[in-house]
Amino acid sequence: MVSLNLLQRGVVEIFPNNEQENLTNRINQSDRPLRIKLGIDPTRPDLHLGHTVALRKLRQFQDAGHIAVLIIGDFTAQIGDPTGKSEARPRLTPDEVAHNAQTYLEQAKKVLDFTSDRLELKYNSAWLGSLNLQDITTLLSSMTVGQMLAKEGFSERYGKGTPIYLHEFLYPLMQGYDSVAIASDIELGGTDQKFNILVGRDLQIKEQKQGQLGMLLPLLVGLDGTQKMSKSLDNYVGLTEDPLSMYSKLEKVPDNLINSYFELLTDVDISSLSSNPRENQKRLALTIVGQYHSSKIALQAQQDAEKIVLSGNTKDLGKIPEFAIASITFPVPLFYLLKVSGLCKSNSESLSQINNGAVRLEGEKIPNPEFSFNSVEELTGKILQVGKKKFLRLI
RNA sequence: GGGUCGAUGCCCGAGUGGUUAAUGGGGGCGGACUGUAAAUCCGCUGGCUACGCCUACGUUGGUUCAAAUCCAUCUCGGCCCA
Repeated sequence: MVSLNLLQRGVVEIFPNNEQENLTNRINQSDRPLRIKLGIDPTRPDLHLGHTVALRKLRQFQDAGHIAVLIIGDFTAQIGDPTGKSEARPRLTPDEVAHNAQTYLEQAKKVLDFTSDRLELKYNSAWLGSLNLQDITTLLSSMTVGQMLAKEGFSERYGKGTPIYLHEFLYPLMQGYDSVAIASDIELGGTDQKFNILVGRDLQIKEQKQGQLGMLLPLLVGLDGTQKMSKSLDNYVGLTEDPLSMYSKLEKVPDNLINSYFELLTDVDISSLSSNPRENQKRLALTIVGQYHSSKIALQAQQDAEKIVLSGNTKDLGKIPEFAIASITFPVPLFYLLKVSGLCKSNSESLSQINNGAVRLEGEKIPNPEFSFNSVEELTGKILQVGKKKFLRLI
């Protein structure tokens, strides 16, 4: 059985937290498993470690005997959560949403327990899609413009003169209505979700039900060390990434993030950490890659990463991404090869990387922008590399 | 609905008829250094199988030898009034 201690690991805030209402009471006074809500909007197809903070917490509740209610926000995704956004989000089509939802679930399986009966999967279009104008008016009348504008993000945008569209006001209410629809006892979310979760609690109470507790988790800071992890900022580690790139990213997380990564992304006892940051980075990378692949694969990734970076030796690597050069017509200029292989985004980028001395074949620097290859034999089996992080085996 | 201001490259932001992919900052990428990090220094940062060509300053059209810069139209937005 999971202890209350573990359930509180990494948690920033639980509200309310007073004599009458708090987590301990809620758990102890209930004669049934609690319903723990987590909503995810399938706005992008991939999950990253940032998403796993809440998912892992949800899993801990599952392991403690409670019921995870995972809400796929297929309806809300089409509105776009304005939280933390400096501008309105582009709206997604139903097809995109359906596709994203599918891949989300695949990935959520890596964290949540999908095999027990302690998981309920819900799509919020099931109830939100059938609200009529009257229902919506009732929802809207539960909040004032002042309350809405007090929400961070809105006030900021309003002050800065960036447009706020009316439908964005609907978002917190819809998320709140989800809580009513599934009768949640506790809702999990990032610290930026406080407002939305409170709306849910209010709506539940208005419906004469007990209001949910909110459990706020930190927003995982991304690899840049400052902004929250997100795909659009490209400071993320994706759940489906290959072991080597996962390892390479994690072994160099900024020093100031090491502890929080351990706390939020692993079960490692924080007091067992070394005083040497470099050691901790490696342990972190090893642990997390191990969680999502296997400890054996993680070790292999570690060895490969060390070979590449320390010795520049790209020989005898384990699995690294490959690129088939069969379809290329020779002679082929180096810059063109870099582009079609995906190592560089454009020919122009290729050229500047070559000029910068970033391009290597089998560890040999090629600084000549006009360099070209005459035959397949020159390339087959070799490793082409741009910078320290991007490399491909040519086959 | 009326008035007024505005729309520039990933972001912010100069530029107000004439070498030019377009000052500067941020971010990103790369190199050196290092702990594979941070800090620092240096370089790159529209696209194209490319010593040339193409596309770019919200849209469309116009004036001009010449426009991101002038005029008109439209679209979108901020603010004020109703």
